[in-house]
Amino acid sequence: MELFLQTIGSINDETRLKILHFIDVNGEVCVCDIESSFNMIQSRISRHLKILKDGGFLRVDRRGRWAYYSIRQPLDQFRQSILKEISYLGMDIPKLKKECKNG
Amino acid sequence: MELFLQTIGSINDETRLKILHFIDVNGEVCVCDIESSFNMIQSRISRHLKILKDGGFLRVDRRGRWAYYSIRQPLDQFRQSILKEISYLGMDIPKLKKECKNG
DNA sequence: TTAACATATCAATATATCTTGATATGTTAA
DNA sequence: TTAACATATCAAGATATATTGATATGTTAA
Repeated sequence: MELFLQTIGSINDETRLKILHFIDVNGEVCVCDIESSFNMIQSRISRHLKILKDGGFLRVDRRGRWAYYSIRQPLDQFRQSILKEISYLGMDIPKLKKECKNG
Repeated sequence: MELFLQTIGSINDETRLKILHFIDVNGEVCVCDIESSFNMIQSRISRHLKILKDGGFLRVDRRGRWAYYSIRQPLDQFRQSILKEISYLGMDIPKLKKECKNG
């Protein structure tokens, strides 16, 4: 039950729903891409990404000084059904901006 | 998105998960049955039932002085997949007690 | 090694949610 | 109509979660 509540809790927030859908749509992105696309401070983004990762939705791949987040593969049926439901919401998400200083 | 968050929020609580699964297992029950089975005060049960109903999982049928709660039928695919996932958790739920004063 | 950058975590405050006891509403039986 | 019961809602305090700015950690390039 602990893990279930962690999974549910991770998508019980508007900001995280948008970030999750953003990654679902755009594929692998680094933290600073999300930061500039969403125009939110880094610590806020980083915290939400950690919660989504702990909720089982995201995986992280560190390459050099960047951390790249993407939808975890393979994804179990339950989380897949959640992603599908989220995609039906037609949420407004920002366009992907690639503005990392050394990107 | 509002409705999605309401749905998710309604299952983001251990007490509600147990009540929902309890109703899923036992079928239609009245509030006082849940009250005595869970040994929780009435206002707490009533509040959680309202949240689960507003989350789209339960329906209520008032007959006389009793309110009977059951799983909403028909239930959409997404909520069905949630109920299924909850059933996999193997949660400990109390035995159904029927102790309403005039039951 | 040092400077610059990307990311994570901490501590404080703000905000939302849960629990409880009290009270209100509505139904039934006498 | 009154008493007893079932249920819903309110207000207050307790608990959990979100946001922010500051700081820490780790990588790369010079």
